Amino acid sequence: MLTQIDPRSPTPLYDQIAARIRVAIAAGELEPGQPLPSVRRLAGRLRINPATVVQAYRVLESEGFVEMRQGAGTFVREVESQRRSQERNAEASRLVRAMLTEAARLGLATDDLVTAFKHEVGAIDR
Amino acid sequence: MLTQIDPRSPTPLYDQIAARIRVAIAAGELEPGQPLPSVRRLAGRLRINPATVVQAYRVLESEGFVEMRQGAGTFVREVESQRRSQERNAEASRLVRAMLTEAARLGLATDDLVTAFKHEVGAIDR
Amino acid sequence: MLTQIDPRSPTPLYDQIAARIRVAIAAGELEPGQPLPSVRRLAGRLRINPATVVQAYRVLESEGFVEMRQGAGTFVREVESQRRSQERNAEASRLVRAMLTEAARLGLATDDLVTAFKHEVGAIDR
Amino acid sequence: MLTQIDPRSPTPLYDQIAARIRVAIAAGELEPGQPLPSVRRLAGRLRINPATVVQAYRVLESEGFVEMRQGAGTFVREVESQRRSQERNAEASRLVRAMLTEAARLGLATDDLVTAFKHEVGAIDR
DNA sequence: GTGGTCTAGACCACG
DNA sequence: GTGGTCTAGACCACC
Repeated sequence: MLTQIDPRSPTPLYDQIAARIRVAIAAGELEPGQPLPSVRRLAGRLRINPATVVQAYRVLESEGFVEMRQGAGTFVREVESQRRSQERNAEASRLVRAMLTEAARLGLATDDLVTAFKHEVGAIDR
Repeated sequence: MLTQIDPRSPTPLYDQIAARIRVAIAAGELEPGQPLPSVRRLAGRLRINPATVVQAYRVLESEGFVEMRQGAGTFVREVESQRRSQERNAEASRLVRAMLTEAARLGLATDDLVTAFKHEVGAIDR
Repeated sequence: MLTQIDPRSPTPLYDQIAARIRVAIAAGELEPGQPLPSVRRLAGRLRINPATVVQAYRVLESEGFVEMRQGAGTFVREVESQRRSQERNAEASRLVRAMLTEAARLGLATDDLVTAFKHEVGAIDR
Repeated sequence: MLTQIDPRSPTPLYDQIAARIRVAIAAGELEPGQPLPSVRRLAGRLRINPATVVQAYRVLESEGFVEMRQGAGTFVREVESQRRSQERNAEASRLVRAMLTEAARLGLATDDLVTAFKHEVGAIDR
């Protein structure tokens, strides 16, 4: 956990870190009150600049996922109750539609996406 | 064809252009030997700077998709059919992965996406 | 090192820069992980436009020799030792072929070159 | 003969053609009075623009190697007696020295050049 | 007409 | 500070 980042990816390092932690919290992998690795420790493990980790943690803090306490560390906050499922579906649909539009612009067939989707979801999730 | 780019997208213009052409070649829409629009012409059509088109074409050339000839123009190169389908899959996967990342950022579960995907694709395609 | 370019040469500036660095990497002069001079710094030193250095670095990146990281710098990538020697040979062959072409243009026989080569190399090296 | 040109080479097409013919004449492959292929014929064979062949022939004409006669064709001219061997050697040495300088600038060892030279001359000439 | 190169200078995101 | 992108405009060589 928290050991895979790709410096060559177009997604910023701090974004990759934040995304990973966000998901971990959402999935209950990290529970409220639990401490995140210290900035220096995580930076050392990932062999990146500590400032980058700080940036990631700050993003998570501004989103309400974690709380940074001076001298103590960074801790997972109590997350608001899940968005209502209707809302979640709407959000998911928005994302899918955006992808379909982009694919159409590129001239990709829907079948190509279906294949890729199955492949990626299979590889990432179950 | 080749007329839709989005200047507000985080994807660089030259990348959008290159991606579109890559797919067109992979799909056989553009056949070997066929000329691409001239740098100035495409730049004019897209209302962007010629240098940006050059950058897109150069990327495609370094990837072996096209060949730029002094004073003659830019032409589609022979690409193995195997690589063509690979390229389509790669492009589709890129899109899906981008969506999954964004979803993770929003804290959406993969299941939400699967549901939305089925729903949207069902509405569009089958 | 990295300070000699000839603006009057028919070889583009970015190509001269890229070639020099390619050889340096192939020769092990520049080791994996080592940072290249920053774009602005090298541009300043060579008294050329930063964009030209960027172009050189981009070529090297697309060839897999270096890695450019946002906000961090440009770094030498791990290159298989086999490829390193290949690269040296390729670069040397390029030079020799250029000379042979020029010689043919002048109507010189290969024997004239062989003689001259032995003479000059003898004087310089062994 | 006269069937090998490389559109991707940095050397212009007309230069490749002219160089090839120059050598052929110098080597006595093409003798004085002998006709060159017609512009259209050669252009067809090489699958290039006739204007490019014309340009090549014109270069050769301005150098005194051939003579273009309206409606008749292009013919090999009587070539001046060979430059004195001393002069030839000087010219060859100049080329070799230029190459060595360039190689030094790139950081290539003389041995690399020796190897490449043997390889290229072997492949091209004997 | 075509692409190839280079400059000058702007603005942005990242570490 | 770093690289990334884009513009505007110049000049050149080639077809």
